[in-house]
Amino acid sequence: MRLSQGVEWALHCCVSLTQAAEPVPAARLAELHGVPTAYLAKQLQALSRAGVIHSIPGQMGGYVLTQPPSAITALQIVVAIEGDVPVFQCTEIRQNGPLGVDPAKCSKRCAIARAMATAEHAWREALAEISIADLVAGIDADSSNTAIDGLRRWLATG
Amino acid sequence: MRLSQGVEWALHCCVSLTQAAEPVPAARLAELHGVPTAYLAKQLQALSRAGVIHSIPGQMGGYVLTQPPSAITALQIVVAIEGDVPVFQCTEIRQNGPLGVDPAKCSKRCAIARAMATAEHAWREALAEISIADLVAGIDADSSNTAIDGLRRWLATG
DNA sequence: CCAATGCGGATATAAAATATCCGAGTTCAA
DNA sequence: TTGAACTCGGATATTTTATATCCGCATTGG
Repeated sequence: MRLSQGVEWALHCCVSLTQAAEPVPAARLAELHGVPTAYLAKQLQALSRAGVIHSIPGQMGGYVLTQPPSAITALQIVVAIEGDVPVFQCTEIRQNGPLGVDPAKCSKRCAIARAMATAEHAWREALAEISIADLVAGIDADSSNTAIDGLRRWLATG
Repeated sequence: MRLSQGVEWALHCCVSLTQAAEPVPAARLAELHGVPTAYLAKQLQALSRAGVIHSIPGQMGGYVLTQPPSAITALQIVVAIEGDVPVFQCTEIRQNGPLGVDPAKCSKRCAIARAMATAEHAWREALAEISIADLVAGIDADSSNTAIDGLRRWLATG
C-alpha cells in the first residue's frame, strides 16, 4: 500500500503556486521540480478537475490556485490525485463459505469494515487539518525564508 | 491507493482463529471464507513471519494465534501483510530542479513529508487501538451471538 | 513408512501506476 | 482578421505491482 508519487508532486506544485503572481504553465512547474512534464500534466489535470487549481488556456496561460492557501487542505489534494475510494475496501467475504451470512442481512457494514473505516477517518481528519499555508510556513521555517523567497523570484523571472 | 485485500482476509482469519480449540489448516480457513487456498496461504505465511500466528507442521498441523485476541491489534496485521513501508514515500524532489536544495542540508525531512507522516501516524494509532477481541465483540453484537457460536461449532466439527 | 500439513520459490495472469504522445481550443500579436 | 504560438486535455504505450496458482521440500503424526 503506497500513495502515488503524484501526491507528492501535487503538494509541491500547490506550494509553489502560492508564490506565483501569474498563471504557471505545467512545463514550468515540471522544470522547477525536476519531474517529467507530460506526467506532471496529468496530475495537474486531476487537480483541475477536483477544483483545487484552475487552468487558463492560451499563450499566457497556466495554472493558478482557486482558493487562498489557508483554504486548501492536504486531504483535497490526496483525494484529487488518488480518488475518493476508501483505503480498505470490504469485499464482504462474510457472505462467503459454508457459514455465509444472508446478503439481505448485510445492510449494515460488518464490524471489521467499520473498525477499519474508523481508522481511515482519523487519517482523513488529520489530512484535513493540514493546509497549504501550513506547508509554506513549515518550509519557510526550515530554510530561514530563503527557499520561499527564491521560489517567488524564480517564478517572477519568466 | 488501496489496501491489499489480503488484509481483509487476514483480519477475518484472525477472528476465526479465536474460536478454534485446535490448529486450523490453511485449506480449512480458505473454505470457511470462500477464498482461494493457495493465495490465502501466502497471507498466512506473512502473518506467521510477523509473529501474529504460529504455524504447526505435520498431519495435525495448522495455524494458531500466538497471543490472546485482546493483545493482537489491527495494526500488527496490516503491517504483517503490507509491510512496514510508509504510505507517503518522499522522493525528495526539493533537491531537484534549478532551486534544488543542497542534499547535505536535507538531514531533516521536508515540511511536506513531516505533515504527511503526522497524518499517517494518526491512522496507525487508530489501528493500534483496534484489537481482535474488539472485532469479535462487534460481530457478536451484530448477529446476536449466532455468528460467533456458529463459527466455533463449525471449527470444532473436523 | 505413509499421509497430511506448512514453507518457499518459480511462474502466469490481471490490474494499476508510470510515462508519453498528439489533437482541440484559446490567446496574443501582427 | 488572420495566423501562429502556446496552452490544456484525453487517448495511448510501457513498466511495475498485485493477484493467483502450482510444485518440490521439510516436518509431523499415525
